[in-house]
Amino acid sequence: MIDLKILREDPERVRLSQQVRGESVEIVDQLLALDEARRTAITTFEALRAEQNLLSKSVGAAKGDEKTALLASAKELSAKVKVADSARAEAEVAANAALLLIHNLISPEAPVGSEADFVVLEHFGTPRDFGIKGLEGFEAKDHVELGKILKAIDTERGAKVSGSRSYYLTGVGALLEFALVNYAISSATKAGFIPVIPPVLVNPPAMEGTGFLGQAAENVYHLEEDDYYLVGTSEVPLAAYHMDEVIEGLPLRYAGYSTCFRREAGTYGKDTRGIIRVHQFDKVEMFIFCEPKDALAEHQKLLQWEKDFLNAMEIPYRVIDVASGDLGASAIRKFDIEAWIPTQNAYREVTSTSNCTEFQARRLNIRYRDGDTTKPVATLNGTLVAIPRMIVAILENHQQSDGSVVVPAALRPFLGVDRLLPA
RNA sequence: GGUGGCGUGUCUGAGUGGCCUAAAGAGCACGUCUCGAAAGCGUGUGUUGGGGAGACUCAACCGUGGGUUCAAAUCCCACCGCCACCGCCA
Repeated sequence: MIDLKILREDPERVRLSQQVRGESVEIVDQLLALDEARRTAITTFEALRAEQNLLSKSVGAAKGDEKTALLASAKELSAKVKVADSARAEAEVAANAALLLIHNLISPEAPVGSEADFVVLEHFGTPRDFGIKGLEGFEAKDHVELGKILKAIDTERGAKVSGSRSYYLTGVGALLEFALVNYAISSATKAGFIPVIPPVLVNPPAMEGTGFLGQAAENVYHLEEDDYYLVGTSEVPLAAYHMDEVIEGLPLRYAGYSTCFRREAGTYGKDTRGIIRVHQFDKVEMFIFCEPKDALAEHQKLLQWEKDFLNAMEIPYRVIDVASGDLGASAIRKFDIEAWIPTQNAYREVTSTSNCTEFQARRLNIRYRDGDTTKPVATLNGTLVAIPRMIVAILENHQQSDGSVVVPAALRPFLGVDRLLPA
């Protein structure tokens, strides 16, 4: 949630942010009115309550007729307090509900527009020249085909057992996951991250606090019988880790390894082949709690760690600055890294890093000590490696004409081989 | 899954309807003493929200949510969590 003080003092800034995001602008003025009503209701209630507290005390001290008289007026006052209290509660619920609808105040540096209006910040590496007439002299196979040749990916049996968008990683496919995870965790640990294996089954407060129920609710698996959610990213349990705490020792950097579950509602027909878009995958996610003044710098660091990973995998990629309409509720700015996928002749998102400033921390009530007060921390997240898409990128970019795949040097110590051979 | 016990501030822990403005101790901070420190002594010591330029003031918070009452940490109900034992189990 945003800072109510900013809303009161500079509502125009909030309206503008909502507008470039393509979100409701009217809600801003509704919230202003609801906030005013809320404060009035609080004042009314508290005045009555203070009166009641005094009166109650005198009832305790009084005796006889005096007590009877006091009791009568106390009873009357009690009824008034009850009414004022429920009016206050209603006003607070309404104001809070409206407050939760407003998205984080966008960075003025984020490009304005919808999904297609991203800005390319930089390119790294050069895509190989596949095709008979190209430098490589052979047509690139896609990861599904390579996965079959290597006996690394089995989407057919995945579909048999778990439906569409499911898969088995087998043999070198499974080993590749372990190697990627081990490489990711070991480099994150060297960079000062605390490795974490979080729960992937979380309760409603954790889910709501992270802002996933409003924005992306349709993509979240909900276990109705137990009222638990399956997380779509370990960002959720990592953010909620310090829920309702005043934390010390900032910045705190965590690298969470977990399975991620996504319903992928509304993506019919998109990426139906292969393992680019799946319901379940494993991911190493970086998550940072820091003082708000350090958030910008931490965001750049996250981006750098993500680039380091892609560089180590020797995969061509570009960095994009995601446009205002495609940011998600919590982020003020977001950078995606898109890896080159030869058979799609396109760059595809493999990692993403967001600066959420204090937005999530306010909802989750995570603070730090600043002098003699407490203030909400800033939170940031970034993908270190999302396994299936990284496997796709590695297989397709490092394939050879015989269907074998050269293993990037950084991964060799973790995989034990230089090359994946047809099985 | 069953039975029993427990949930109070940074911690330990008292408090079974009004004297709770939550005792006491520990911790922490500051002061005093000291060459310096410890011990001792003194003072202070939560969070959130409303009002106020501010000193300040008012309200809420004793696991969570309801209820009873003029008045609830205290009584009632539900839920959650923790501990112990039994059963089952990777």
